[in-house]
Amino acid sequence: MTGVTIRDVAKKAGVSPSTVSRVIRGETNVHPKTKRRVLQTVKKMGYFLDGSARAIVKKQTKTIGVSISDISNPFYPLLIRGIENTINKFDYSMILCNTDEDSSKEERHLKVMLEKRVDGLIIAPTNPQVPFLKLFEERGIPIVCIDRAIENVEADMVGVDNVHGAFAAVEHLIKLGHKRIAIITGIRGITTTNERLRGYLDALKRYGIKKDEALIVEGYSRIEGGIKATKELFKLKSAPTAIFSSNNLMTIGTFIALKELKKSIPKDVAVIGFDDLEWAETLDPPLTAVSQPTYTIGSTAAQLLMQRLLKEGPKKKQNIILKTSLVVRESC
Amino acid sequence: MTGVTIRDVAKKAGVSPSTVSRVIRGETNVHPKTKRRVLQTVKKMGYFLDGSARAIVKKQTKTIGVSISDISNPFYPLLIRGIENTINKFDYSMILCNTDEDSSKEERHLKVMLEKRVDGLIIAPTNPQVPFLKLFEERGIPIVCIDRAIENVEADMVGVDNVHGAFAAVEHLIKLGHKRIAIITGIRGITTTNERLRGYLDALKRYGIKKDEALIVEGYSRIEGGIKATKELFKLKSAPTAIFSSNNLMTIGTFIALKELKKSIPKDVAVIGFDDLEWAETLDPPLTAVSQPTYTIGSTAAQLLMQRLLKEGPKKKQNIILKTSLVVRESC
DNA sequence: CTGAAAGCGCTAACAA
DNA sequence: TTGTTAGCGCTTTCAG
Repeated sequence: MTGVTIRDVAKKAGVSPSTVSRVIRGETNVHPKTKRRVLQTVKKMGYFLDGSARAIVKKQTKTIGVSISDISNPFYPLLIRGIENTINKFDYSMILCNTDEDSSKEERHLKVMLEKRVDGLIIAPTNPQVPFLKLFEERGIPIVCIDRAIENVEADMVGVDNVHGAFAAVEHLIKLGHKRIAIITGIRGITTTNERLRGYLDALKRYGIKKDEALIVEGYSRIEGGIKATKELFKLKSAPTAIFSSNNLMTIGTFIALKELKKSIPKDVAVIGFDDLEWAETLDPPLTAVSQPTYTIGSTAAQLLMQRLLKEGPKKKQNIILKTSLVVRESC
Repeated sequence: MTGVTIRDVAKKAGVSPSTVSRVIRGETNVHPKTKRRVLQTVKKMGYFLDGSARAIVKKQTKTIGVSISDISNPFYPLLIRGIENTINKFDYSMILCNTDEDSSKEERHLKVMLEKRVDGLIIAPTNPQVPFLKLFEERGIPIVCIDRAIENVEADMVGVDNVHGAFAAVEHLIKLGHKRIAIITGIRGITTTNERLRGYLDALKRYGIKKDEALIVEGYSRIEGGIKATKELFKLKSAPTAIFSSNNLMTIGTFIALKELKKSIPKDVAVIGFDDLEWAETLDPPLTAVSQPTYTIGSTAAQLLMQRLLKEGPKKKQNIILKTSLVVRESC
């Protein structure tokens, strides 16, 4: 607790606090000589700006909040890097929170962020209705949604075309000759879950395949869920010949379960995943998947947010939908 | 920008600012009736505490800094969760920064954290000498190192026994009959790299195997590096029969390279990795690896830090070394 | 149990 | 180019 203040520096350097402040903020109208002296004193005394004090008068913290479901879902790390690399250019940092898809946890985190006076928020909302976000809007704190959309609140949004991506995945399976295609869905109620399910359904309909409720199982967006769901599918009298796993973690679960069940991929059953994995080609067999530009989602969201903070953005809220791509490897 | 202050609430509720402050902080010596009235007004006016203002007088931000090399390294996500889950219990949040093993980037981040007045720091230092950390020490901001140690600064440390873990890995290989064992090392200069290399060397010596410099290659702790290093090894006149990959990302690289090279694991070459992967059993073949308790590293570090912040910790700096475990699957 | 007053460390007019 | 002054929104004595 050295606690050197701007006043201490001022006294030592024989100038006024405001002059020290000017030097620190890099204002130009300070005599070079004075400036040098102040800078020396700053260094000598080990002075460090107090961000809280500055924040209180500038009404700006140079901090944004980032709320996601779970950093240990492999979907997020690169997205976070996309955010970080972008905001760093603007001298911003981020407070990171995980919600675990629990909306009460989410609300607690958002409350803290509000109190810490984040300048902006990037959020993957737990559900389309997050009443608390109203408070951000009221205070003019810009919000950018990632991955999922939100209702009733003005917010930019960056995501991918889930319906189309899922459609492409299932279409791929169908063209390979599959008719009994199962889907393992994520947590109910989340936008992405719904959209991917829709894409699945659309593809079936488009190719005249009747939907079978028994082939639609919930995997809760987790490895365990993927394992359980896959095992369930193979308890059916008429098991599927192909599985569309609609997220990352569940795909890993599916692979694990299939190995346990001694089912060979793709001979016994084809598997296609939503979300590519960095190590997808080292899987057994290499995974065919719908790939999302995760880094770009993050960087785009951050850019949008920074534009808002600099009041440079377009007036209208943006809705940016990035493209997915089908990466064909050997699991189908 | 609603900007409702404690004074606004006070006026509306017909009390003094200090009373409002008392209610907000949950002080008990406030008349229940007054308390209720204030609480109502707070809610009605949409008042929200200003954390910066509080921080400035309490000299406490309830925020810690977390500096790691790269969140997209699969080693970190669970570790971060360990930290978060722990600090959340104490109403703390974290500012997360990635250094990419670049010490100048690290210093910039640390400077910002100092300015944002983090109460504590958890860091995986880029190298054993981070002069900037001296400034944290001077200000009495507790530091906990994870994964790697630091010199010249008082700091707690939580890590694993890298020497022993590496020794066990190589020993496993030797007992399987291997004599030409290669190691792919991480970035030079980092503690973990050195320690794992030492474990490798120790094991060779212990079992009377002469070390061959050609079998020690650098993989720079990245997937690309692992690929390159593996390919180099197979350009040798006398290629290794086993590879010890000393980190996560490089192991993935090794798998990729071996597949390209059409080498079969473990028939043509055995592979053992340092760092387990959540999806290790879905690899082709399932990976044998030295597993680290990543979540526990994070939670332990956070607990230690919280103890320091609550001034409850032991006086002496702690050095907690957790155990690794060998998970035998099918790649050896 | 409550209020008045001072002050945390900074910036932003306004004067000089 | 520099200094003086008045806050920013909160907490904390100290009285009452």
